[in-house]
Amino acid sequence: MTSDLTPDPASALQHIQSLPTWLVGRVAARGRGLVSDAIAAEGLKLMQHAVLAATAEYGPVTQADLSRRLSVDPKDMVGILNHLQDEGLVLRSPHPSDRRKNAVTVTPAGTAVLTRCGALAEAANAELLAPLTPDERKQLMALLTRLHEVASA
Amino acid sequence: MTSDLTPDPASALQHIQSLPTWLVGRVAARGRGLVSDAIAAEGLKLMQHAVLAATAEYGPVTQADLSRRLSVDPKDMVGILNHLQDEGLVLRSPHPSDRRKNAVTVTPAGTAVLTRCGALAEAANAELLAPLTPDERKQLMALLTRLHEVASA
DNA sequence: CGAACTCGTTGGATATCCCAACGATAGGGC
DNA sequence: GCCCTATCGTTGGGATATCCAACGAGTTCG
Repeated sequence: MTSDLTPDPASALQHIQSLPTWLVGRVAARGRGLVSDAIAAEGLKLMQHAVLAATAEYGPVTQADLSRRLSVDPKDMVGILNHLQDEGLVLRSPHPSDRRKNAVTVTPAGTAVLTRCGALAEAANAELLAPLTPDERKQLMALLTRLHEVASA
Repeated sequence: MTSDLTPDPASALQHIQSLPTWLVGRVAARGRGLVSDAIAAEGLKLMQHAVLAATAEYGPVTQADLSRRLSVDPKDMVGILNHLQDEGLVLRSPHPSDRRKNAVTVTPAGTAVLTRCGALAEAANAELLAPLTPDERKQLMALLTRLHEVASA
């Protein structure tokens, strides 16, 4: 067993690869790829899907809200919504009480796409967690949720 | 409780944000930021640090080996090694038995930087896992390790 | 020897992130 | 009422990360 107090440069990679940040990064990359491939069947990118889903859940939403909730740059949100609107999946309407804002809503076509994507995304997630038992999946989700909540508090 | 069999588009975001891929992605993003900020004090980017560490551990390595081990595109590896070599942290020598390959080694300066970065990276990882008890950290690492091993098998 | 492969390298495409500005609008304090 | 600050959507520019395709040089194997 090597010393933990004075890092040994010769085993630095083993260090890194056993580090939580590295592991979670690799797992996240794989999950990203799985979901990305899955919903590509519906012609959507990852963030486009997330934005569409967020719009569906929160009814009429402003773009700034979407940006904050999904941690997406407002600049990029413009492009994402432009694409979704061009595809006829969402609609930008003037906000009734605040003329600065846009009220983004989902179209029936968007809902349909989202329904199909939901199944695909869940399949991808199931594939990611395939090596774990149902109990272990709950544990993992609980742990990740706590890390995420603290970070976004 | 909503149905899990027929995805409900109206709660799709809650869906997404409670999905493993999303969760692990957010946690990974935070961890990435923490480590990135930490080792920025030594003037290294994330992947530069990883490559430096891998080079230190595996002695003389070829670039293709580094790319495979760290899941980095060979194209990006060129740039990373160029930077590290310009900084005098690694050395590219001709491979003795295969003239296509480069034998990459760490310089004493690289070892010194790596030693300091190791401590910084560990501090960043500790911060990421701060909300968890030591037992929970072990659980998380064990679960992530299994997901990662299966993926790279 | 020739075919298939690997290696390092270059080029290009795309996505994400960050910073800064702008006109239009809203809200609070005077 | 009027100003001051802040927010919203949008545009612009740039830095960075990731991925795919190709190429010449070199290796390996039939």
